[in-house]
Formats: sequence, structure tokens, C-alpha cells
Amino acid sequence: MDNSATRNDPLSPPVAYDPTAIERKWQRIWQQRGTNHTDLQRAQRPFYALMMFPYPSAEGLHVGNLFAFTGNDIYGRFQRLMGHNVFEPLGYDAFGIHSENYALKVGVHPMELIPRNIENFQRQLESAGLMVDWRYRLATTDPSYYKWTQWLFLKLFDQGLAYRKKAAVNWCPSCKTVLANEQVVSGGFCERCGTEVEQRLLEQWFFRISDYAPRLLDNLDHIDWSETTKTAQRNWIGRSEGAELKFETRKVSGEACEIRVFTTRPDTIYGATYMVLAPEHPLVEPLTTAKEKKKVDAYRERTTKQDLVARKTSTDKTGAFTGSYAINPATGKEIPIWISDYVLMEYGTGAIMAVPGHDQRDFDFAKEFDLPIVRVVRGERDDANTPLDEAFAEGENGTLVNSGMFDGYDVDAAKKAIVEYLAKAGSAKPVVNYRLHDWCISRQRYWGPPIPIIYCEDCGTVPVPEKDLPVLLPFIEDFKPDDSGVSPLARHEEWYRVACPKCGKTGRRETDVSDNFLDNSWYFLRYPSVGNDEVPFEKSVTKKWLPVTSYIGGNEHAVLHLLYSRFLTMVLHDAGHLDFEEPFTRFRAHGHIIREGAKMSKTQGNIVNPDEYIEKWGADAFRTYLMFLGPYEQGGDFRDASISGSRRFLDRLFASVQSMTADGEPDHEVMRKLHQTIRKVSEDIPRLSYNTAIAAMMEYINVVRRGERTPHRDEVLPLITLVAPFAPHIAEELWEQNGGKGSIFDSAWPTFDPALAADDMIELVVQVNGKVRSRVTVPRDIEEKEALVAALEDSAVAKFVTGAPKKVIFVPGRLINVVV
RNA sequence: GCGGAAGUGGCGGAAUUGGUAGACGCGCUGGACUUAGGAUCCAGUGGAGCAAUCCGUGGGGGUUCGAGUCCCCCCUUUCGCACCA
Repeated sequence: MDNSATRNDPLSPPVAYDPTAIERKWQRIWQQRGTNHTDLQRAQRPFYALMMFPYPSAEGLHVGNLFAFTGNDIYGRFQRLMGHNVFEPLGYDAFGIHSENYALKVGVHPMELIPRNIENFQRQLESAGLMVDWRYRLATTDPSYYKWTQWLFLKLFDQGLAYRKKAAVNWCPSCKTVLANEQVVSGGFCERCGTEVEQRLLEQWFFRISDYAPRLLDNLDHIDWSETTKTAQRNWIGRSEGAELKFETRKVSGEACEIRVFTTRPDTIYGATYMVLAPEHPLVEPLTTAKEKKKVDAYRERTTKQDLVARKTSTDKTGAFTGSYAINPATGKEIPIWISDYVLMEYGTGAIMAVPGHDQRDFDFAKEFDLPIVRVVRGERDDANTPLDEAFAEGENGTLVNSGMFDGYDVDAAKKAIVEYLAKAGSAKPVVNYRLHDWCISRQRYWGPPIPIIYCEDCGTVPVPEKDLPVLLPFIEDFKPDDSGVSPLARHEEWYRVACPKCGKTGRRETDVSDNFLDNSWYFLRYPSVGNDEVPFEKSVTKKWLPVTSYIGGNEHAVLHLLYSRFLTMVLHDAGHLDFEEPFTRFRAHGHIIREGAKMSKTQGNIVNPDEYIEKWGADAFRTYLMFLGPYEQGGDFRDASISGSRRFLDRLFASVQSMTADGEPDHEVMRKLHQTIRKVSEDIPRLSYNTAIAAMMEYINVVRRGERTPHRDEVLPLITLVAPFAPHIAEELWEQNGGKGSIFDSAWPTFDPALAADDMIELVVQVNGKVRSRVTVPRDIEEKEALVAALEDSAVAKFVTGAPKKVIFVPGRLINVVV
């Protein structure tokens, strides 16, 4: 469709911008010519532009997906125009509870439903005009993919990083499966369905991510990530420095033993007036005296039954006395040992020394059970004699009192001195503790990769040999989970009965599947090697393309996907499979879009369906609008009424190209503005400041068309390239109309001439006493003396200046401020 | 409670290092062209005032020739985490 003939014919009506036809045309051409294909082998300047892949829900592509992908696509297209070989793959995160729950709801088997959803997604994504090389598309549900997910599990198992243990785990009674800590949100609700989570004691598979806590934390200082994401990871890893102290117990019943506690405040040990163990602490049993047994057992019974939410939201203190006492190693005094659910088994050692004078929780507990409260730190203006009505907790810059030989020490010095002193007796050592727990990866569900383990009566836990991978997920009709604590696969003996790979005796497969977050914690390694069934990631192509150059995604994955990916990359690095240990060199978190000031939700019926908008406005206008509605890293407010602005911009661009002339010379001032625009857009795209880049281009087109002038070719053509990352179809069309060869994306990004972009004459702001009084037009490089003369000549300024100025402040090129 | 982000016209949002507050877009007002236009184009658009001018970036102080921007104290919204010793 060559418009050049009609364009020059004054009798035919102007050709209008028809996005539907143009977009269809170019999507077809891209496919035919392989425009979006990247030659992974021969690429000279590899640039891996990764976006977080979607799970293919039945509802179809969400506008949030498109917002995320478009932002990445613009960055990728820009980098290609800058001369990089950009690889922009996309795939489907199709395993997991979300997909499975939906399948259950609509009564369609996921093996049927998922391919259907993927097909729909594929259609939607292709209509959005993304520069994706679909030859490297993957789906985590594909056996050729999850074979390697299982391989990954085996690697961790080999290294002793995957282990099985009976533990109190988070159980979602609605999803009927365990959840990782990261999937329990708002203090005790299932991330997926919002149901209150229960605690259950079950045998589960874990990955030792906590071993990597120090490295996961330290490396954050060296990677180029959004600060918000790094902060979230730092908080989640939760490093705290302190000491582990040992308390001997007095023999009450049975043998004496010692209780280890973790504290960040060893300086307050003289104020430790009692101890508390978590109800499930193993020492509770031996320490409980016959007299107290009934009460203790009742309390333990109560706390295990209690759901997490009640336990975590209430700050009321409950507990029971064990009947035993421990010796405070500093004071030598006997202190009672209690149990309470405010002490968590999962953190530290599951036991604390309680210092009610300086910890609010201990204070509340002491008040409840009438335990002694001793002040051992005083503040600067504080005599430490007045009784406390709350714990004196912010005592970090306090001084020790009632602490024997340490009286008068400041808190920091005391922390060190007391640990050193107690260490001599072997009852203290400095310790660093992390909040990060091991990652529970087994799920009692159907829709995931089976964990490749076989249990044998003689050989025990046996990994499935690599050559037998993948362990295929069988098709079963009754995939609905139940409350039994085991996967639906456990109902299928024909599947789980297998020969032990070691001895050949009949064994039993592990029937749990792995967490969905394991599927997606390594997919970026797979893309460049898609199609290779011999290895998970081929060596040379991995070396060339990884780590990922640029990753853009949602911050909701800050402590899930993004942390797990880093962990697994480190593990693979340590095992010699990768030569880097951080997967994503650069990560930027994008914002989220709301609609008309409200959250988008199905129940509110305000979901934006991309199909309708693309059909009505065109993908280019839709993309441009999504990027224009707010700063990309902050998200923004989607308003239907505003899309017309983006469409008008493209209309005007299209019209300008149709009406432009090659005759004569371009206007000097317009060309100056053009170079300023090139500079602005070139600076804004790398900062992901897409909204201001678009604003600059809009401003420019207004200048080009001002007063219905006929624009010159030289004024307009470079703008087509500037627009190309945002609106690729119209850019290709206009490029072709003007004799461009091949794809515009194989051409070069325009450069700007700094000399031309600089204005000769500027508007110098004139202030009197800091208030703007006037503006004078002066040469850009005017000196202070001349500027002052020009300023004082201005009548609006002269009015305010009587006599000689006291002081003059001159900012070259900007303003002059006369102080009188 | 802890941690993060943010409070700017009617609305979405601009504003390198402190230096013209409100770019750009939506909406609105007026006009042009039109049989008509929800199309297109032009002009205007923070508030008050005829005007000179004054007031304006959540509130209150401060630093400075000059503060949306820096400092102190509050208030609000929002998102994470949450009895982490």
C-alpha cells in the first residue's frame, strides 16, 4: 500500500490514518520477514531484554500485563535502534494453583484448558505489537521444560540443599496445600485465595535458601536494581546482629540442661528476670514439672489449634509456667521458665531471655503474670527510679545501671563487653541471625511438576536418575485436592508404584509436586536454549546472553520470584553450571495502573480488556497512552477519556507526513526544537521516563504544525524514528512510505547536534528580592554586567529598584536576581 | 509498631544540581470551517482583581538573595512486613 501517488494528487482526499489496516499489515510482514528474530549465535552486541512472563489465565491478557510488556518492549526496541542485538523472549508460566483452581471452577481439565488459554494469550500478545522472538517461546507445563525443573531439584538434592522434614507449615484449607512463608500475606492469609492459613505439622520438602542469606544480602549492594526492590529483599532477609547466650537450668525434674537464646540486646542481661520458650520447643517436655504438667499441656494444646491470624494479630499475652528455673549467667539468680506463643519456634533458637524493663512484649507479659521488672539501662535525663508504665526500649544511647561491674557502660560498649565476659565462661558467642526461612517447595496439588524422588523401603529416599527425566505428570480425571495432606496423585497407585532405581524393589514415587515459584525461578536461563533437549541451558549461548541485561517487572515479586531466582542462580554457579551468580544485571520495578482512581477488579467490573481498546484506538495509540498516563515506575490512572489525546498525536504525525514537502529549506527554529526533542527522548527512554518522552514529542509536533504550516521533510522524518519504540506499526508504515528500506528498527536512532540544540537567545528571568518581576530576551552567553543593564532597563523591573542594588545574583543562562 | 512510596489546577501528571510552578494530555470556554459535527483547526484556561498587583505545590516553623525541591515538627493517603527477641 503505497500512498505516494495519491498523496501528491490534489484531487484525491487526504489519506487518513487507519491503524487497523496498518497494524495488521505490519504484524504480517514482521512475521514473514522474521523482523523480530534475533540471531543468538551471531549477535555482536547482545542485549537481553526480559519481561516477567504471564500465567495464561482464562480471562485473557490483563491490561497490567500489557503495561508491563509495553514498557519493556519500548526499552528493547530503543536498544535495537541504538545498535544492539536485542533478544526479547516471552513464554507462559502455566503451572500452579491459579490455573488449577480456575480449571476446577469451570470443570475443564487443565491439560485441556491451558493450551486453549495460551492460544488466546498468543493472539492478544501478537496484536499488541511486541518485538518478541516467538521462536523461543516456552511454557513451564511443557515436559521439555519441566524436565529441567526436575533436574534442578536433583541438583539441589545432590548438594544437600533439598531436604525433607516434618515441620509446622502453612496450610491453606481452601487451596488444600501448604504454602511458602512468602505466600502467606497480611499476617496469615493465603496469597492466592485470601483464606486464613492454618498451621499443620507435615512432612515437606525444603530448599536451604537460608544458607545463602548472607550472600543474598551482600550482593544487593552490587546490582543495579530499583532501590524499592532491594529494600524489600533486605527487610525480608532480615539480618540482625546479636549474641547467643546459654542459660543453665536448675534441676527440678530429671536432668539439668541448657537453654540457648538469641538476643540483640546482651547488654540487658542483668535485667533478664525470666525466660520464655516457644510452646513447641523440644525442652518444654523435660522442663515441665509434674505439678505444672496439666496447665502446660493445656496451653500447648490451645496454641497448636489456634490459627495463625488470631495468634499474630493479638498482642494479649498468654502463657504457662513450666515449674522449672534457669540461672541467669550474669546475676547468678534463679529465674522462672515460662512458655508463651509470643515466642516463635521458627526464629532464633525458639527461646528468649525476657527483659521486661526494656522490651515491650516482655513488659506486657510480666505485667500479665506479675513477674519482676528490673531497670538496667537509663536514659540521659532519667533517674531510673521511677516505675515504668512501658518498657524503656529506645535505650540505645543509654547507660547501664543495676548491672554489676558493667554499671556506667554505654549500651554499645556493654553489648561487646558482656558478650566477651560471658564467652570466657562459654556461655555466650556473637551470632548473626536472619529472618529468612528455608523455602518450602512441596505442594499437595496436581498441577505442577512431580518431585523426582522415589521412596524405597531398603534404599530410603532415592533421586530419580537424570536419564529417566522427565517424570511425567499423568493425566488423571480426579485432580481435585482434598484435605488429606497429600496430593491427588497419591490416589493413583498405578502411577506412584515404581521400581526403585537402585535395587529394583517396588518403591513409591513422591506424590507432591513442586511449587510454581520453582518453575519460574529459572525460565530466563532456558529461553536462549529453547529447542535444545540435551541440556537445560547450552553453554556458549548462555555465556553470550546471560546474565539478563535488563529485567522489568512488578515489585510484588520482590521477595518471591526475584529472591528465589537469585538463590538458584547462586546454587547453579556454585555447582559449576553458570559462571555468574546474579541473574539480572539491571532490574526496574514498574508501577501499577488503577482505573479512574480505583483498583481494577472483576467484582467492580472495571477491568480494561485490551482487545476492545486496541480495536477502537489501535495498538499504537493504546501503547502510547499506557506509557503516557503516568511515570512508568509509579504506574498511573487509566482514564478512557484521555486515550483520544494519544490517538490525536498519531493522527497529527500521520497527517504531517502526508502533507510535508521536500522543497526549500527546513525552518531553523523548528530544527532547533527537533534537536532538543531528540536529546530529550534519548535521555528519557533509558530512565524509563516514557511519559515525558511522549510529552516532548507531542510538543514537537505542535511546533511542526503550528499555524497550519506545511512541514518540511527534514523536520518530520527523524520524529518517525523517535516514535517507533512507542508506536512501531505506524512508524514502519511511514518509514516505508518515505522510501525506507527494510524495517525501521534496523535503521539508526537519530543523533542530535548539541550546538544546534542550544538556543542563541534566551529568556533571562529577572527577579527583584527573589520575586520574578520580568523576563528579558538576551544572548545565551551574556555576562553579568550586560545582563544587569538589560534587566534594569526593563520598566517592570525599574519600578522595584530604587537606588543602587545591594547585591546581584547571576545564574548564567537562567536568571538574574537584584537584591535591594 | 517497623519499613517503603506519595500529597502540586476540574482531572492524569511536568519541573537535572535549590533558580520562570503547572510542560504535555484530558476536560472546559470562545472562535473558524461547516447543512451538521461528538471531526479538524485557532485562541484562552491555578485563584482573586478593571488594573497595578496579591495569593498559591497537605499544615506549621526554619535555612537562603531565592524553597514544590534542603532541615525540624505535624497531618493524610497508600503499599509491603508484622509478637523476628
